[in-house]
Amino acid sequence: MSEENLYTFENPDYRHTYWHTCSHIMAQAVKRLWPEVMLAIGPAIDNGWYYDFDAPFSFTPDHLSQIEAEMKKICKERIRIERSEKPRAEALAWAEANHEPYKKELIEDLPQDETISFYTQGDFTDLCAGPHLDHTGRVKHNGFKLTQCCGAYWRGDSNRKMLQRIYGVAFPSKDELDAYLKQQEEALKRDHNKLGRELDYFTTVDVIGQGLPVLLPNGARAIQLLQRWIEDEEQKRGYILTKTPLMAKSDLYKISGHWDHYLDGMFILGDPHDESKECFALRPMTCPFQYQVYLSKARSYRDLPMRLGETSTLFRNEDSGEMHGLIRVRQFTISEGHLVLRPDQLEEEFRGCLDLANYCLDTLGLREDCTFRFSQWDPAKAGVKYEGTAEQWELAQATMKNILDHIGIDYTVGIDEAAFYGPKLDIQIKNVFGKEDTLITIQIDMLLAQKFGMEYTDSDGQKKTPYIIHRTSMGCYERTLALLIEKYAGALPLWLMGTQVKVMPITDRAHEYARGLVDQLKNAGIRAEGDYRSEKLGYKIREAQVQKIPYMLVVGDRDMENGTVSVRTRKGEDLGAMTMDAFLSKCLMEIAAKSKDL
RNA sequence: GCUGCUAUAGCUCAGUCGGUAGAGCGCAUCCUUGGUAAGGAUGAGGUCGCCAGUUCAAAUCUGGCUAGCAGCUCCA
Repeated sequence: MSEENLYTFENPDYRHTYWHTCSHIMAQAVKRLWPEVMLAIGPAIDNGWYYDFDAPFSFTPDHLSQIEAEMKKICKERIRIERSEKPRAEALAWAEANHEPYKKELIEDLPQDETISFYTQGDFTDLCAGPHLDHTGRVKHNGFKLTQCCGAYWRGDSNRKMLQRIYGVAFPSKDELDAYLKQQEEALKRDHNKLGRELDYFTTVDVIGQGLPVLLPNGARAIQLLQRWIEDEEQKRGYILTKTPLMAKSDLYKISGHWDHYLDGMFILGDPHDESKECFALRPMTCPFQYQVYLSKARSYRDLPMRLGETSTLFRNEDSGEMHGLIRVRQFTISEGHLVLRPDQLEEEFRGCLDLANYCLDTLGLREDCTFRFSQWDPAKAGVKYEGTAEQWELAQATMKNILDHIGIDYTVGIDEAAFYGPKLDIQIKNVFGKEDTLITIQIDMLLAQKFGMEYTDSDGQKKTPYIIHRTSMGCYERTLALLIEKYAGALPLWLMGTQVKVMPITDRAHEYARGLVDQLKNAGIRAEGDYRSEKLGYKIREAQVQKIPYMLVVGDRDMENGTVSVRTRKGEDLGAMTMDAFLSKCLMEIAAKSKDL
């Protein structure tokens, strides 16, 4: 960072400080307008800031406008911002005197020897570690916007009070703010939940229920193609195909531990508390089902690694507020797999899983949008959220860390993000709202094999317990489709499109010729349709364009005479007239290559 | 599950003070046969998400439910 960039948004620290000061200005504005509102916390975040308030009324867009207006005043007042420190007792007295119970709790939770700092700007003082800008005039009065308000639990704990959070964003100039807002607006146009419905990928129906999307022809086709592709790829990579039941008696889940950990999240058929009757549950995961394939015979060290793959539909009774388009649903299908291994095979097989995941991401064009998260347990929740001993966890995590370091990938560590049976490497991706989800996961499990009595006879004749890798290759089909729709703004790569080619006769005279072309395309395995309506060419083109149809074949008198098709792409390129053979081979080549160009 | 917002034609939306509904697009029919992003005319289509309540009268007000959206919490 050069000297002259120190106090610009180029510098992440400065940006952060700027936004943090914005949060104080916002809090000051709120306190001026409604002194009875109590303050919780107000940090800077990746793209702006928020502040949590406890107000006796609900904030509306009108309130936000009022707050913005007051903030502008505060900026123009150019109030000095000053840091001070108070001893613990005095700090608590301050919180008490100012009726700020949330601040009081924060102070109480600070270590006894911690310095307690405050920042004051005119009539407003806040408990805060800082740092801040030197005066409120540093914040451009027309460079910020309060973007939304919503509920948020105090301290992120769903058992505690829900406060009101106001989000804001700010830039050093109005132009930069406008550019940012414009960019946000553009991103939202890619929202798969809107676009996916408009472009007939999926829909939802009241009477079917929440989190149960109906895949329409375009969505169903894309998922079918992804599935065929992955199943074939896994076969090449030595996976054994399995097909296991979608439900089981409670007994199975009791062995695995899922019954104890996730009963509320399962769809139960029967009374789970009546021991005298059989009780079934739809499967929320594949693990214990696929293990039965391994258990169907005695296994030798020679059988390992055993790579089990299955296109697996799962059912999870998510809380009602959790569903989101195709990204978070109650029934979904994943490219599931379990690898049963000897310990000495762990690293190589883990690498193989990662290689397959990367291959999927590269092919789909999503790799550049993904980040890696090494999801670890939280020792404080041992025995509650996590099974196994500290030693087992340390070993599993050290092993995974070793492998990751050998591979040399960049990752962040997520504490308390592990599965109950082991650590994960999660491949994360953000949707258009900036919300991050797991697309692909690779997990090391040193616990479940033992629970299910899985073993193999080693070369020394001893019975041993294998390790297991749980993994997905391209993840959940619905979720991947959602991210593809967002990535490509609905214009999926040619090979995944429900309709790849639209043939458009210009006049009735060309209908027969067009039908012949459609047949020819279909016979070659291309998904083609003809548009025989008596509409003008421009109209047909517009409609195909809106539907993101990759290729439009325009045929009229000229083409009939010359035996050609006039090719237009959805990018708006006019490729001119060519023979059907030329178009066919071009198209087939692009499909076979899974080209992302169109 | 929590907070807030929302639900009117296939889609996007309008509907004032409570007096039983409108537009554009789409769809159908007809005219038009037009060479790369919307040709014209006519017509059909709605128990105003569902169930209660208030009222002489409810799309409109109240409550409950269902579904959708954003965020929080959760995510094997």
